[in-house]
Amino acid sequence: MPIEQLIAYFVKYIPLKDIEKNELKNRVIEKRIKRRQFILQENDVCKYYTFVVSGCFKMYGVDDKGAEHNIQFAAENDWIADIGSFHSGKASRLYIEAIEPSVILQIDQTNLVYLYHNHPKFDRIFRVIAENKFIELQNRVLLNISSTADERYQTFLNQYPNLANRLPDTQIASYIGITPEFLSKVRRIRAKKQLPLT
Amino acid sequence: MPIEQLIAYFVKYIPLKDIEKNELKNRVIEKRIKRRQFILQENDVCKYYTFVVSGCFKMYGVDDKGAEHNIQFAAENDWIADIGSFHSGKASRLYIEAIEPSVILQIDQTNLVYLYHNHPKFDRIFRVIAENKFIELQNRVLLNISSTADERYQTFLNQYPNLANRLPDTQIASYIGITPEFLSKVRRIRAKKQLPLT
DNA sequence: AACAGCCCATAAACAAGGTTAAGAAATAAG
DNA sequence: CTTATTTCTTAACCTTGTTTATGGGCTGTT
Repeated sequence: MPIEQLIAYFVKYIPLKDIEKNELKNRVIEKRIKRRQFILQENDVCKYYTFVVSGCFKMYGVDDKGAEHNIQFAAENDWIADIGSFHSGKASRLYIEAIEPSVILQIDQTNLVYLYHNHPKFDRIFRVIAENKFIELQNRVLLNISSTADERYQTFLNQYPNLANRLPDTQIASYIGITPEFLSKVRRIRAKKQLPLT
Repeated sequence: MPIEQLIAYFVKYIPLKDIEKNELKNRVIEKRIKRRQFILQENDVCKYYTFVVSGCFKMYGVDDKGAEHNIQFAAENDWIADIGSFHSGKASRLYIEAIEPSVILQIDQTNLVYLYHNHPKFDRIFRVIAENKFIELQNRVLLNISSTADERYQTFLNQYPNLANRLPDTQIASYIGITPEFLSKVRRIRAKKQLPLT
């Protein structure tokens, strides 16, 4: 059951009482999403916090030339949302698209605020989640400003081996901020160095 | 009074009761920091959340070649900490150094946890702070992976005009992930384009 | 079986950004 | 006020990454 998975996820942070579990159950909706289906498109408001039960999503922005730039992936037991749009109610500049057929749980503003006000434990849980995500992003920024494409690629492979297997290299290239062509070059150069031709 | 400034800051998020204000007062310590003084050094544990009352700090990592890479600046009414180290109790890989003579307020683990447990409102406030910082970082990541040094520099000037005036360009270069020499070139090229020689 | 649509690889020309070194201009410190 | 120390700039040369174009392989449809 998807909802059990979400509860198990929360309980890793803090134990929940039955009433809190029930409140959660009643305020979350389940959806099945096909590959390539969008759960957020540019100029729409991001109305949900989305918890990925199974499958995989990417969130990205599109530049003036039409190129996509992956800000985040989210697979099982991860959250995805344009939090800025979600809280401000303003139009998003981002897309969230399924890379695989997926099952998700979503909660909207009203219901999340209800949980915050009636069960402060959720303030705590989402504070910890936000802090952890912040730390992750901060490490990524440091990596972006201090290292080469090759280092960023290797770090991605080590840090998210699970994602690296499922994603085409072109998606990873977008995530680490280079073109797919250059990633191909990076891989070739590294292969040559370590296996200098038999 | 520094503490009044911190309270005013919190109240912008959510009103505080007198008891919450007093609890805060009793659990925060005030310090004066000289220019170039460190409040965190590599291999130390980050013991405090630091609120900047006046002055300015930078947080940065140092690479194998000894080059500094600025992850964050923090001026008046901003927070700075290596949250990862703060929560895990593990050694930090980062430095936090005063760029200007500063006045700060600090709260340690024990006291912050006390506030969280006895006054859940602080969970909420710090959740919102963490979410806002997350949004900011996410925009920065998108900028880093999708735009040129020139665009990143212009964005910095527009987004933080206050900081841009106080900081030497060399610090800004480090923040946007380029060398000071290249920033100088970027500025020159832009100047020529807009004033193509009198 | 055949077709379209990615995905991956390659290469050459080009642009963006880094390195080194050296001097000028601006700030901080004595 | 004067000396140190940063900071900013320039320029030549090198490395990293992009663009454009081409071709081959894999997957999913009909």
